[in-house]
Amino acid sequence: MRIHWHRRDLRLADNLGVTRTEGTESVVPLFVFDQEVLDHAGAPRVAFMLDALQSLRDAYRERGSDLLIRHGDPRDVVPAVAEKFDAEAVSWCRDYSGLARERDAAVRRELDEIGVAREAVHDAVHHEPGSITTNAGDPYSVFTYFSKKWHDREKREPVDAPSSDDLADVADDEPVPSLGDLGFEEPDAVIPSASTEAARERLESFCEDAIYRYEERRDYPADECTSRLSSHLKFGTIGIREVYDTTDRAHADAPSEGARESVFEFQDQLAWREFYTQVLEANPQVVTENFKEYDNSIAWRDDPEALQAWKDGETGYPIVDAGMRQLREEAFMHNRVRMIVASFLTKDLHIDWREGYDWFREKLVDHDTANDNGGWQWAASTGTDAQPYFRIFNPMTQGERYDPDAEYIKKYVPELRDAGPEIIHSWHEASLTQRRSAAPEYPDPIVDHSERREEAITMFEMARGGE
DNA sequence: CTGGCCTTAGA
DNA sequence: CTAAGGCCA
Repeated sequence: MRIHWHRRDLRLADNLGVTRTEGTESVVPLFVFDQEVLDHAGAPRVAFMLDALQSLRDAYRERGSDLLIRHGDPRDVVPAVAEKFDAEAVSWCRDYSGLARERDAAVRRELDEIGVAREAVHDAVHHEPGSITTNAGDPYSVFTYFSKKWHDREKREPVDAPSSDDLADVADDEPVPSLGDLGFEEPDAVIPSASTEAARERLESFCEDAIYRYEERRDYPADECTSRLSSHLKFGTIGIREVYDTTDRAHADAPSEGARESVFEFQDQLAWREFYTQVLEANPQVVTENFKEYDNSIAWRDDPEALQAWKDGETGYPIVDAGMRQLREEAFMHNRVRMIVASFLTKDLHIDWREGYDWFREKLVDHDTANDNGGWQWAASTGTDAQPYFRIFNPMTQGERYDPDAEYIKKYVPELRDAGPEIIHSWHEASLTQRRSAAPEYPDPIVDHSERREEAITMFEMARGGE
């Protein structure tokens, strides 16, 4: 009898923690609601997780078993469940973020004390942190070189879901709690389905078609040709081996060399995910500290009004506002737009990236410490492989380039629906009269980009030790 | 030790 | 044209 403690691996198929190739012990699956984790979570993300949990429980029940649901501190609950079932071992899939590592180490100590074997299984990434290093043996802090080695490495094949023979005949009457039970209000955003079936449908349909346009069109938010698998990868409702394997088959079936390259480009995004996982594992302090050290501290502004306008999507920069409103409405934002709004917060509003990271953590279903922190620090020029501080996104140019017909902007900013793309993409230099006649309800720009850009460069030159 | 390459661009 | 810095050969 082995307890498998589910955390961010809410699936049965392609789960290296649940399915073991050796041994015939039966598995008792467990999930623990940990208040410390819930304290750091937002309602959209918890709503998705609860749906994933219900699906996971259904899958176990279909196989004549059940998912045990408990509430409390895992360092008490996990050993208690192990003792109750007289388990020989407890397994879980490794989570590489700092908070999880501290928690898991504490659980490990408790289990050692009562003499229960435990195994932390490498499952969430293809290549575990520390396994891809520079030729000098150090963790990479530049993506390009990491990526080359990541692609060259052999990838493991997916494993099957366990059969009912592998699962313990248990039943549990503790229900999956509601959002309200956990102290959250119902989110305004519509939350997508979190089942493994839903993840597979997304993956399959993405790999039939959009993946072949991915390289060319992924930066155009109106196209919606990204995979939208991020939330499923965050909660492990689909396995990373299954994702890679399916893209590899799309690679084999690609109709042209360009289509093959496009599949490779998508796989490169999977490599980014593993790059940031190993950055966080090697540098757990980046959650709160700049990765890149400047001589002096960066003089971020304390500007609550500007921060609120950014959160509300009321900055008067159309592409920024569209992104921030998509975040509220869908608990999701297109990746290109994430970079634009992050650049705007840090380089135009001069607000600390941590404020933006906190807002994303609260609002995004797919929030992942490693990826979000990596992305924010990249945009803020404080991270690994960071955007140089003097290379600052121009929000108008970005909008014009990646949303030329303002299709994405109009979808999320109804005040601009009757305005033409020309005035939308030159909103910052249009006259007051032009703005009022084109879109009377849409705000004027809250800052002057070219002014703020110069000030941002000065702010970073000071931080670098300039006069 | 050092030159060259490469960055999810902008002015 | 600008221009920082990790990594490699």
